[in-house]
Amino acid sequence: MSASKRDELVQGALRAFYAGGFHAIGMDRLAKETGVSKTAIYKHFRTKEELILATLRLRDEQFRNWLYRRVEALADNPRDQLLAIFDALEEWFLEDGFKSCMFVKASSEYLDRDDPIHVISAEHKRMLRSYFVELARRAGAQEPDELGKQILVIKEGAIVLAHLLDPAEIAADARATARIVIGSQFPKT
Amino acid sequence: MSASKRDELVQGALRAFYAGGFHAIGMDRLAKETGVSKTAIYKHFRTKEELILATLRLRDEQFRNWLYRRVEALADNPRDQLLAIFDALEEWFLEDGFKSCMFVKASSEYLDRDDPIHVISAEHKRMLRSYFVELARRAGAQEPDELGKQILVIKEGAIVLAHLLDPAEIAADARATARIVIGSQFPKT
DNA sequence: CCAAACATTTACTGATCGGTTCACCTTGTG
DNA sequence: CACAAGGTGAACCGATCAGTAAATGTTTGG
Repeated sequence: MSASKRDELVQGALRAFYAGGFHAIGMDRLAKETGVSKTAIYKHFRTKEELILATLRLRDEQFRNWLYRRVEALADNPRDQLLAIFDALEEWFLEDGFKSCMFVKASSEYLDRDDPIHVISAEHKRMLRSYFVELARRAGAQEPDELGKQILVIKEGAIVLAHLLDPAEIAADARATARIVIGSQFPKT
Repeated sequence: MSASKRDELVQGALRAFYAGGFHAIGMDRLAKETGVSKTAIYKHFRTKEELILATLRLRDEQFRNWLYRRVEALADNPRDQLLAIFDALEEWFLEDGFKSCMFVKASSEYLDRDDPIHVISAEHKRMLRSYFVELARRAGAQEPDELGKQILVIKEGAIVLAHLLDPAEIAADARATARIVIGSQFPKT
């Protein structure tokens, strides 16, 4: 299988798993939907779990890249960028086919804390947290560590709720929450 | 099947689904773990989905009852109770066998917005939101609707993250976030 | 032009899926 | 005692699960 064919497979698997769930999508259906034969799939991935891990790695890269770029495009200074996170999220929530966070779903199906799928999901969240903390630091927040962690909590709540309730309303709620905690880090002296 | 036997079944199914996931737990295993024969299960529930819905209804009642009582025990006025939500959550996070929110997991496996399982999960979140809004109103918040919705966002983020990262740390982050948004509703005149 | 190398389809494995059927066993009640 | 009611375990259904093997192209190199 060529490298590009492998990419197609992982990308197709990502789409299928995201839309349908990990247990719910079998390998036969995956082969049919991606156009890659089951034999070929097992040439590159020894187990379904390995394929899932590859899709999660791709998703991590995709999502963080998208978020970083989108935030940079929406605001030009760190403090506004902290708030712009939630404008970017709203765009995502309103996209066709939005179905919550891939990593929340993964850790919902693979519940054990030392399951590799769970571990990689936790790592994704830690990387986002580092990014938020760094933004808070560059913005000159009084306690960048605290602010970054608070932004992460708000962001995760927003994603989960956007999947269950009204996405636009939840995005507004999250943005309002973020605005308050960001404001609290910059006392009007 | 006696009514108590039925309760045992639903309670046992709740435990099994919570610990293992909905797709991952089959009906044979469920029969073995609950001590109720498959035949008897299908006497009371026509499909697995109906059993899942029954467990979710039980979980909704259990969880909200627990939260309401715990919050009342931890604080004696509405404003402190809003913050006490997060003390109660921390207790839950630190329990053995904590594995995130049953409804988040349910909606992670049954992704369609009009799937009955998804619908009942959304309803659970709406009821919690009503409770938070009512607490905010009784506390005399300037905008109880906004505050209640913000508390919900923080609470959902906390639960999801507590399952992935350090539960005690996440509880502290959520509590700090809540303290700020609550404080913003009571200007020091 | 032929053969080695690779990819694809098809068929298969044993296990498990949700759900049904059946023969049996234990109750409490008349 | 007889007889339902309510339960059991086990066998069974067709479908699907993750994963494998073999046969059949299709490409490539000498």
